[in-house]
Amino acid sequence: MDSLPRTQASPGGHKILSAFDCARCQARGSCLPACGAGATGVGQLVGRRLRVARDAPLYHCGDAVNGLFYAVRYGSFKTYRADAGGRPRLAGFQLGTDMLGLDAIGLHQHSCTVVALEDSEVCEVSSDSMHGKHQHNAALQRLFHGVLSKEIAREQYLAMLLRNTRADQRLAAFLLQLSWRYAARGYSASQFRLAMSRIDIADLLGLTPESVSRLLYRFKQSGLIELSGRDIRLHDAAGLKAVVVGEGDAAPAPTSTAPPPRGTETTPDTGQQ
Amino acid sequence: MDSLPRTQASPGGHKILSAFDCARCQARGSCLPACGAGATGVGQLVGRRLRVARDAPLYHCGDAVNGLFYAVRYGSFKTYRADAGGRPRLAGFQLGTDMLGLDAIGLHQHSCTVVALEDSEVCEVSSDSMHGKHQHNAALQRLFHGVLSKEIAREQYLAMLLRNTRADQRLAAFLLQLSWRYAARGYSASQFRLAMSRIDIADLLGLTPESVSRLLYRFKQSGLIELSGRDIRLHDAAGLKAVVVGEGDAAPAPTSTAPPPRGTETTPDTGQQ
DNA sequence: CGGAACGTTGACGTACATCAAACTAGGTGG
DNA sequence: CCACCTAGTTTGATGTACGTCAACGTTCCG
Repeated sequence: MDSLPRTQASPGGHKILSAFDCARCQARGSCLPACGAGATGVGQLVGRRLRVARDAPLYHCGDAVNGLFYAVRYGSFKTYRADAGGRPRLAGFQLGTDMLGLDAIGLHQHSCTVVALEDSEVCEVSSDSMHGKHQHNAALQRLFHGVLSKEIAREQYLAMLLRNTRADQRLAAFLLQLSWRYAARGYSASQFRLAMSRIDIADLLGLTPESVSRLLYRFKQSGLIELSGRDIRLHDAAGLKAVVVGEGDAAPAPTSTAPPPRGTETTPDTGQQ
Repeated sequence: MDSLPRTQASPGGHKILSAFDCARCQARGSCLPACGAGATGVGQLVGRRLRVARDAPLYHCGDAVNGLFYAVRYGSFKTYRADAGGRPRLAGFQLGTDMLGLDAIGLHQHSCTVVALEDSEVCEVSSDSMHGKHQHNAALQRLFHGVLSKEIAREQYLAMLLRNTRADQRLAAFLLQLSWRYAARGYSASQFRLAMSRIDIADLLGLTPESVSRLLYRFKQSGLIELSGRDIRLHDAAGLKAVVVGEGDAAPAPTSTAPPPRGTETTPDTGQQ
């Protein structure tokens, strides 16, 4: 890849914490061992915890995989991936309980670079053990397959979002999805602080920071959101959803008589952007 | 979803063929049981084969899943999925040995609609049996996890492709990928017949049929391809790759002195569009 | 043979990128 | 604590890739 922010200490330069039992983790309800850590024995899956400093990479594109993937314990990450021209582009954000490295399970080296957006911690999980010593745990297998499958659906959703949609639709969808994801983790759905820069958002959505800035301003003018810096408050989730669907405030003009709104429901919380 | 081509006989209206042993399938080398059907016991996985007529759906968005997914035995399919506005959009093409329904393994109902592009046949695989009676087959588990993981990587690649790229980059990447996929299946990499319409291509790439038509014409003028109707021949794969990377014939003008081409390699055959 | 999809070609408009410049905030060193 | 500096953010002016609309040609199938 071209010029990734290979800033801090290379892979392995994280603070390594002792082994850990998922049964005692506060995120156990919404993480991999969702169906009950004790019963499934997921607790034994987690090898180590790694602490990753802000802007430091968890792993790099090209690094060896070693049969591991990761669950975000707290903090947040961004994932870079080479685009058609070989230049690195943002491929997604990962919040607490999201998984990292699922796309590399069959491979020998990572195909993307993961960088912490803030001081964060991840749990190391052995994918080898999933078809190794844990292969007889049917509940765990089912759970794991579900996690992989959901990841596929997530990526499909993102690919969907990035196609024919206008810029305002993308941004509105992004904000709503963030809101859902925070809500699913027990935080406020209507008020949060963006962990990522406008540049990162623009990169993810296939836009320029200038466009993002202008669109946020327009949303603010329309009364859909309120924001100062990276603190954001969603005032009118329904209005944002209308933007996503394609109605909404297409023109900066006020509420014109819109054609009959379409009935179909918007996409479900298919997570991780 | 809105108005999918619910044309022919509803789900279940396919011709059902008898059970089948993968060991005797000619595609066994490149399908799920790639590591040797006998050894892994994949042969027992496949329940039935279904024959699906051209334009007929294999399953619909909303249909019950029943713990099954599918491997394309011959023919080809297209996958529709609801976009942000609830309207159906093309999400991908599947050729022989590709998998269908992997994204629904954890779910109770399908989130996309699959339609045959031509008379085709699929093999039914039980995902339940993967964490059921086959859970002790470590080689098979590993293989299955690899398939799921690769699917994630594929979707990530597609999402990547559809973002900041220009229309010509997308189309060139699409053609090259088709070429790779045909080659991987033992067909000619440089000459094939498109199973899908321009409309379908446009829909997949987030373009209009008009744009696709104009771009194909431009590629033809540049000597990159040769085409009549749906028959296409790739003359200059390197030239197409240059287009993908961002150099190539940006202007319809002939070979102008281009700035030094970038060194990085293009994306690997990460398959299924 | 007729009709309906599909495909091509042209003229035109617009959403968003690009370029450029000013403003703001966070971090660092004096 | 303030000066400074860089990275991030905002705002404006301008250009262009690609969508839209419209008309015509072509293929395919009943």
